[in-house]
Amino acid sequence: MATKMFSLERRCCDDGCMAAVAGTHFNETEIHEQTAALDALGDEIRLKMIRLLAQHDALCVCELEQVFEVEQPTISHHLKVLREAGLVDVQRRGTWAYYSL
Amino acid sequence: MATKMFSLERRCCDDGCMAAVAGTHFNETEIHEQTAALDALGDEIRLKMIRLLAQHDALCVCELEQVFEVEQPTISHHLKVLREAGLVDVQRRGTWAYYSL
DNA sequence: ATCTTATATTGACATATTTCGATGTATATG
DNA sequence: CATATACATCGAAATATGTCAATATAAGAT
Repeated sequence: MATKMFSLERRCCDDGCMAAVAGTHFNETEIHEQTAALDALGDEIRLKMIRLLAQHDALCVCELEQVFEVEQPTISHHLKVLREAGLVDVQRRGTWAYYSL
Repeated sequence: MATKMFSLERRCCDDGCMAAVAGTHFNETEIHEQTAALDALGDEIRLKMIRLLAQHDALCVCELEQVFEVEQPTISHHLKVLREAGLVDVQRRGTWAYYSL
C-alpha cells in the first residue's frame, strides 16, 4: 500500500484525526467572564466609552451623553452592560452618577 | 454666595461640564477594526476556537466539529466571523480547510 | 411641598445574530 | 464516469440586541 500525501488514506474524522483535540476542556467560568467582557467591548459606543474613561478618571452620564448621538436611555443601557461585565464602576454623588474604570 | 460641595451651583451639562469631553475625537477606522475583533471574540464558541488554535498550530474544520455540540454549518459560520475579523487564516489542502491564528 | 434635574427602568419595535436543514461546490476515490 | 467526503452557502426560524419614548426614581432647589 503506497504512502499518500497528507495522510489521505483515512477519513478526516477517524480516531486519528480526533487525537489533536481529544480531551480538550475549558474553564467554563473563566470563558463566561471573558466572553462577557469581550462582548461588552465589541460595540462601537461602549468601546469609545471605555476609551473616554481611560482618559478621564471619572465621567458622569450627562457628559457621556454629549459625546454620542443617542438618547439618554441608550447611554444608560450601555453603561449597564459595561457594569455587568465588570468593566466599570459607578459612584453616586447627589443626582450625578460618576463612572470610572 | 457660599461655596457648595462638588460644584453643585450649576446644572450638569452647562458649558463647564462639557469641558471634560469637548473635542473628543476617535479614529473611526481603528474603532471599527477593534470592535469587529472584540465582537468576534465575545462569543463562547469563537473564543474557545481561538484558544484551541492557540494550542494547536492548525486545525481542520472537522476537528473543531468534534469539540462543539453544534452542527457543521454553525462551525463554518463562526469560522467565517473569525476570518472576517482578521483573527484566523485558512489554508486549503485537498478537501480539508486548515485554520490557524 | 412643589418643581426641576440626573439617571434608571420599562415596553415596544427594528435589526442583528445564532442555529439548523437543505443544498451547492470542490476534491478525491473506485 | 459515479460516488463519497469536507466544507461553504442559502433560507428560515428563534432568540438577542440596540434604540427610543414614556415613565419611574431620587435628590436638589425654591
